[in-house]
Amino acid sequence: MHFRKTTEYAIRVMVYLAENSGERFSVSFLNKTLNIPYKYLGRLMNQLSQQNLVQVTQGKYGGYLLETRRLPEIYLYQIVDAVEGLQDYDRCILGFPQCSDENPCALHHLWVEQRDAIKKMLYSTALVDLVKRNIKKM
Amino acid sequence: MHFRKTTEYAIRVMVYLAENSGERFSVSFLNKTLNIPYKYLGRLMNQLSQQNLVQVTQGKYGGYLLETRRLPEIYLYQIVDAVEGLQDYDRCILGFPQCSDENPCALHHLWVEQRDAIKKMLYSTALVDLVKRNIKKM
DNA sequence: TGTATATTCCACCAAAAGGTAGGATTTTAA
DNA sequence: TTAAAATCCTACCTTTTGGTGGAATATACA
Repeated sequence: MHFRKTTEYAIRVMVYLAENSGERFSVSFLNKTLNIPYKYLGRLMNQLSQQNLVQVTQGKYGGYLLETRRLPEIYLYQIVDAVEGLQDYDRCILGFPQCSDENPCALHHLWVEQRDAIKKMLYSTALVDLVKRNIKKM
Repeated sequence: MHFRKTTEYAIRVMVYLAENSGERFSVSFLNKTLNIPYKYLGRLMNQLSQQNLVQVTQGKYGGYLLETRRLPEIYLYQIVDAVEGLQDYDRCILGFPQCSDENPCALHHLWVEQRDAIKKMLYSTALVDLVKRNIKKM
């Protein structure tokens, strides 16, 4: 049971940008700070900006930026969706296509409970919630 | 967020054997019944028998068998452990090695809650629980 | 207008996971 | 003792995911 490495990277970057919202960062800075392979990260950031999750500017002194006003709009599920998709959250744990509440597999009820809890977390947590919590702590 | 396909196969087979405990099945029968690639399944069954999760007999009329008396002893976590390991259930969602209750990442509390719920399910559900539930339904 | 520092694009490479092939070995029973 | 039916073993192939290399393009500003 795990997220893809790429998803992990994406969340890592987004949380960092959220914690430092309004500031612009180059890929090479993020690569050093967050320990994500340079070239791979470049591609990932491009993906995120195309999904409109971050704002990019090209050229010298360019880089990626997350505007503070967007923090309440961006939910975790959007980040997951942008990189690995959300299919898994509606799938039978045993892979039976006909599995459903009416026609459940042996694990259905147990599994749906877990799956839906995660789903709920992803759909109800925005970046602003993560950052707030952090500030409270300081 | 997903289990590996192989883990899915493993649980599928084990649940089937649990529902038909005491009966012996050849790989080619299981392959047809459960829709898992023949050769791949053969290797997987071998793995499961070496982990002592099923009992095997070789030669003609041989095959794999799950003894009924073992149903209360075999927990889901053992199946997961046999194929993909249990590392993921102690890992930081952002991949920070220093992340812990004392030194939490921005997502730590939210994530640990989910992770531990799944863990608890895997560690508290034995095959007998799944089969019982099924019988009740009939 | 040229140079430095960015992103972007395209093609390729590497590792891991999933899957296949073929033959050796084991066992049963006629 | 031999044929059939099963697992076991080893090596290889394919697909997906993660990662690199290099050149093209964009931008700021001296």
